[in-house]
Amino acid sequence: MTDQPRTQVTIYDVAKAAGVAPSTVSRTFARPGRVNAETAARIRQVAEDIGYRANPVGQALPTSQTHLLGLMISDVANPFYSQLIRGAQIAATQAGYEILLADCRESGTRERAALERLVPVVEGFVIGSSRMADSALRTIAKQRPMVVLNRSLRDVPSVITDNVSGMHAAVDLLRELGHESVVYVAGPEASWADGVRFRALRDYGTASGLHTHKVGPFLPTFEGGIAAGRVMLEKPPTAVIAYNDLMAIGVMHALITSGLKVPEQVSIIGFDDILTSQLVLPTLTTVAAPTRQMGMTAVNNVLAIIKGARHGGGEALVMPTQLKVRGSTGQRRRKRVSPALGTTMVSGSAS
Amino acid sequence: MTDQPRTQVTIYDVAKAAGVAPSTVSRTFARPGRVNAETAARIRQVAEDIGYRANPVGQALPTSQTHLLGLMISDVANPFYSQLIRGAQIAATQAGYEILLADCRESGTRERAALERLVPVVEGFVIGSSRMADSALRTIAKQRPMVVLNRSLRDVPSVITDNVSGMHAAVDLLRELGHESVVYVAGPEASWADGVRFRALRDYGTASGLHTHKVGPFLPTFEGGIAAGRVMLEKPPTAVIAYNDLMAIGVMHALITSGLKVPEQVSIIGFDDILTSQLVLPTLTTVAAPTRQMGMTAVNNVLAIIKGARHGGGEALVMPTQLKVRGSTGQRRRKRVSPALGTTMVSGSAS
DNA sequence: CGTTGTGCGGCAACTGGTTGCCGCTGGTTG
DNA sequence: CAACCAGCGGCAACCAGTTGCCGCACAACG
Repeated sequence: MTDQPRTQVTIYDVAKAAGVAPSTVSRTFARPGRVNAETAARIRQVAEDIGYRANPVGQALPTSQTHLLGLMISDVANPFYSQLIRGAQIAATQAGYEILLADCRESGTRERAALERLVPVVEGFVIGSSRMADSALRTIAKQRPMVVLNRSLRDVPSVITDNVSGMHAAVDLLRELGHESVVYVAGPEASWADGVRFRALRDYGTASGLHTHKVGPFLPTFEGGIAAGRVMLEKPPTAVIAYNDLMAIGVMHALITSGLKVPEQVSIIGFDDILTSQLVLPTLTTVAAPTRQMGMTAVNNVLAIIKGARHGGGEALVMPTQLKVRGSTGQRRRKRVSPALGTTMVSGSAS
Repeated sequence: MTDQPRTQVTIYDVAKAAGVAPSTVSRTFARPGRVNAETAARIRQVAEDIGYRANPVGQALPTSQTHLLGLMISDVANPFYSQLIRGAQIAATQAGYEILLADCRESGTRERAALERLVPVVEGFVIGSSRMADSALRTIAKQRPMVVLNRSLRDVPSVITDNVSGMHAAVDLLRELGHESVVYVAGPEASWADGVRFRALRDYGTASGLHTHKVGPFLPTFEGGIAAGRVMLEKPPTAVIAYNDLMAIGVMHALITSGLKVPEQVSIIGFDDILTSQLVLPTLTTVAAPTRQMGMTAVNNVLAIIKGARHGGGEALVMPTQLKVRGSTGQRRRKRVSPALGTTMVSGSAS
């Protein structure tokens, strides 16, 4: 019911009302302890009474602390990023920062433009994924603190998942289930993670007696998976590991609609553990990454660097992965259908 | 290889280098035409040479144009918002604005806190979904231009989907397929859309000879759908319409794992057309909302209001819906399996 | 009693732009 | 030839804070 204070309440208004200088008001909020406790209390009271709220823009100009962080994502629609965004969001809010989301829609050009635009506004960057070349990315990193996810970039701190262990667990599972060969469905060649995953599979597979074969590259999407699945139909494999869940689901889709049974005839494993993996039938076995944790960790690290921490010379922070065994993997060549929820596709034999 | 300009290049540097006053430099960029074409060209050249980049914070202080827009979402992990975020992002970027993403994680308290924090920073808000009471939301709307999605709020412009037509199309489809009754799986009671959808179903269903029945409310999630599906198992319906896709998929999951066949025995329809709906098998028939379009429209409307457009007195902008017929709906009681991709579950008869 | 130290508030400059107003210049008009 | 006007550049105030430095007042110390 009070009439709207059409013009903003500033520290000058507070100063006048409290009978002190503006600088004292400023220090009351920005330099706790610098102002006499009694004076400070009085100023706070007056500030509250007349409805003072600090203007972040005014603060940002002299201090260049905008309390804004840029988060670069190559595709918001990709469910992989959901938890990452949320994690970043949570960590940022806790520290009094806000997230400026940029989606480059898989375009390096757009990404570069967005980063350039954001540089003067944000205090730091979290690069969820990047379509830019290392050198270009490093140029930005020179201008603002930056943490990169799932990519290894010299002199730039990064947070990555333990793809190797994850792949080992996947190989172990397939071996336990009696599989002797596996097809790897490759994602984008430019992807750093794709290379790591494939090499881990090939090396450990060979050592474990699992024959590996690679198809691709394909787009890291559902459609890419469908395409890969079609390619495989000529000579259906008994086990498939895909670059990510979306592709794994695409492969599964293609194989099932062609009459193959998952997991009875083909076992499928993905990477990431996106939400959708639990929604499809059969549910997808996958190497889960702690994406929310990663988002939080990345933000906390940028913030630490902003606050002046010497970052550990570009060493990557490795986050553990976890194999989630679900319905899309099964014993090779056996009639018995066993594992978890959702494997049963209820074929005619049931009735 | 140039040494890093440790300190920012300002209009004062440009002015000095070009031999003009800072105000002239400022006008060169901010008031095209106000400065003599030749002078302007020279200044631009000098600016480029010494690497001048306008500092948005400096611009924001006197003009209070931060070029930032707040986007409030109740859950980033919900795929429904993916396209909305992207649409908002695209429209914002085109207009030279950036999106500040806030995820309140389904909490009205967090939402309020986030909005309060953002008010002084952003020029306007797009409320993707809100857990706040109308009055609280209106308080914020008084302070900044705001557009609300999928909610009707007096005196606040909104963008909503044409739920009624969508529901009519769904009912028509079920009637064509020979269905005589349908169960509606309700979402949160607080949801404005839920009420609209159910009433549209009941009214038009009755008129079309489709018997309707309601279960719920349930959580608007996959888990909520599973719960609803379990409830239905006692007396399985022949057709189900769920509040949203996530729930529809949950219902489908529950029914299929209990041995029911979709769409042979039960037809299922969702709302929203999230990405996942195309990934599950059978693929989900759903009432699609143009979520990306809505995101763009909402942003463009806020921008229009910011630019001084009289907004049309709180009239809602209604976006068309479209029924996407996929694999989860089928003829009632017939053996033949017909429609789109993914309906074929390939029972034994095929071989 | 004089000196030194400390706590604390104020002055004024600074952050990087924007803009109202003034005045100079050169051309047009009566 | 005087008067007027349009074009255009500069001065200085302003946006909302922060902060280095100064000086005052009072206490402690030699």
